[in-house]
Amino acid sequence: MSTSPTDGRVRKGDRTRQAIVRRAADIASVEGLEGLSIGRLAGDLEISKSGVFAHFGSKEELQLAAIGAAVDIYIEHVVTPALAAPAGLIRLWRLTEGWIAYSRDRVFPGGCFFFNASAEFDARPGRVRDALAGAWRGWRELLTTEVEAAKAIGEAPADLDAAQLVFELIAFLETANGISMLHDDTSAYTRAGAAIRTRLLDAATDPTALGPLLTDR
Amino acid sequence: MSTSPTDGRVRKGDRTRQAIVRRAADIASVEGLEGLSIGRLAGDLEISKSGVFAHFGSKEELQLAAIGAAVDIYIEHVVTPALAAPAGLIRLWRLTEGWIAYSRDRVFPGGCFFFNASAEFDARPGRVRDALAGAWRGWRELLTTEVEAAKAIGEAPADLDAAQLVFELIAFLETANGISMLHDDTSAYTRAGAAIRTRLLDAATDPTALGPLLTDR
DNA sequence: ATACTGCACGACCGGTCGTACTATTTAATG
DNA sequence: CATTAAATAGTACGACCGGTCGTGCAGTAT
Repeated sequence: MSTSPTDGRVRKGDRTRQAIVRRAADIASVEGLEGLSIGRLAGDLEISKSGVFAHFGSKEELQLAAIGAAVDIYIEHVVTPALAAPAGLIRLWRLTEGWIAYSRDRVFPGGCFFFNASAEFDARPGRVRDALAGAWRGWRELLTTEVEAAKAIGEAPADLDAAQLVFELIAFLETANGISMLHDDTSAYTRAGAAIRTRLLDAATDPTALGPLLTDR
Repeated sequence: MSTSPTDGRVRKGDRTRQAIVRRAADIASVEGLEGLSIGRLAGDLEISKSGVFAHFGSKEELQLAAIGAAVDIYIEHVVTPALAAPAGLIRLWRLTEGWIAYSRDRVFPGGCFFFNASAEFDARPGRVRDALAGAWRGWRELLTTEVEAAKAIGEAPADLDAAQLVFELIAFLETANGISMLHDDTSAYTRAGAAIRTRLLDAATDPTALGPLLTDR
C-alpha cells in the first residue's frame, strides 16, 4: 500500500526533518558545515542521534539538506520582499537592502550562511561545493536579470556591463558581512550601502530621477 | 647554563617547527584551521604526532602559530614587493596587484588564507579570532596609510574618504578570491582589477597623469 | 668521562565522530 | 482488531581526535 498524502506518520517525520535542517543551517553558519556534528544536533533538538541520522543516511546528505534549507530562508528574507518593487534598478536596490538586513539582523547566527559555507568548501571538490556554487550562480543571475531589466526599460545605458556591476555589488555585501562578523562593527554595512548607492546612481541613465527612490526603509 | 644561540639541537628544532607551521598554514587554507589535525600534519611531514604536539602544547597554539606563518608569507608575497614603488596611489595599486597574484597563483593551495580562516572563526570568540582580526586591521591600516600618503602629496583630494576607498578595494580583492575558488573562474580577478583601477583613477586628483602608471606587470 | 638539556618518539588515555544494525513506538489501513 | 509501514530509539562499531606520559638519543657544558 502506498503512502497517503495525509499520513500522520509522514507529516510528523517531515516536521522533524524540517526542524533538523533548520537547526543544522543555524549551527553550520557558526561552526561550519563540517563542524556540524550529528550528535550535537541530536542533543540540541533532544532527539536520538540515530533518529537524526535516519533522515539523511549520511553526513553529506545532511549538509546538502542544510544548504537547501538555507536557500529557502535566504529567498524568504532577501528575494521575496524585493519582488514587490518594480523590476530594474529599484528592485536591485531593494535586493541589496534586504541582503544587508538579512546579514545585519543575523538571520543566521553566524552571519551569511553562504559566505561561511563557501569559504569552507571552495577548495574541496564534491557535491557540497557544487550545491553552493549553484546557489551562488542563482543569486548572481537574479541580480543580473534586474540590471538587464533596467537596461531594457532605459533606466540604465545599453552598454552597461551588467556582470561587472553585479560583481561589485556582491563584493560590497559579502565584505560588509565578513568585516561586521570579525570585528563586531556594523559600520561596514553603512559603507556597503554607500558604495552600492554610488554604483547604482553611477549606472543610472537619469540619476536625479533615481536618487529619491533609493530610500532606506 | 642557558642555551647557546648556535645550539645545534635548537636550530634543528626551529627548522622542524618552521616546517610544521608552514605546512599547517597550507593545510588550513584548504581544510580550515579546525579541520587541521595534528595527526594528519604529523603523517604528512613524517614525524610523530607527539613530536608535532610538543612544539606547541595545544591545538590552539598551533593554530596561532599557523596564522603567524601565514602573516609572514603574506608580507613576503604582497607587502614587501610593493614597497619598491613610491608611496601613494601607485604603491596602493602595486599592493592590489601583488594581492591578486598572491591569490591567483595560489600561494596557499586553498586561496587566501585569511579569507578562509576569518570566515571560519568570525563567529567564534577567542584568541584565534582576535589574531585574525589583528591581521586584518594591519592590512587595512597599511592600505589606509597609502591613501593618506596620496592625499599628503596631492595625488588625491584632501576630502577623500580613505576608509571607504580601502573598504571597496578590499571588497573587490576578497570577492575575486572567493569567486575564483568556488567556480574555478579566473575572470573574477580581471573584474577586480578593472574595478580597482576605476576606483583609483576616480580618486586621483590628476587621473590622466596616474593612468599610464597603473600598468600590469 | 660525566651531567645536563632539548627534541622526537611510541604507546596510550578518554572522548567523539560517522555509521550500521536491531528494537520499539506510532499511526494508517483492511 | 490485526496488519503494515514509517519514524524514532537503543546500542555498538571502528576510526580518529587532542592530549599525556615515560623514554631514548644527540648535542652541549663541565
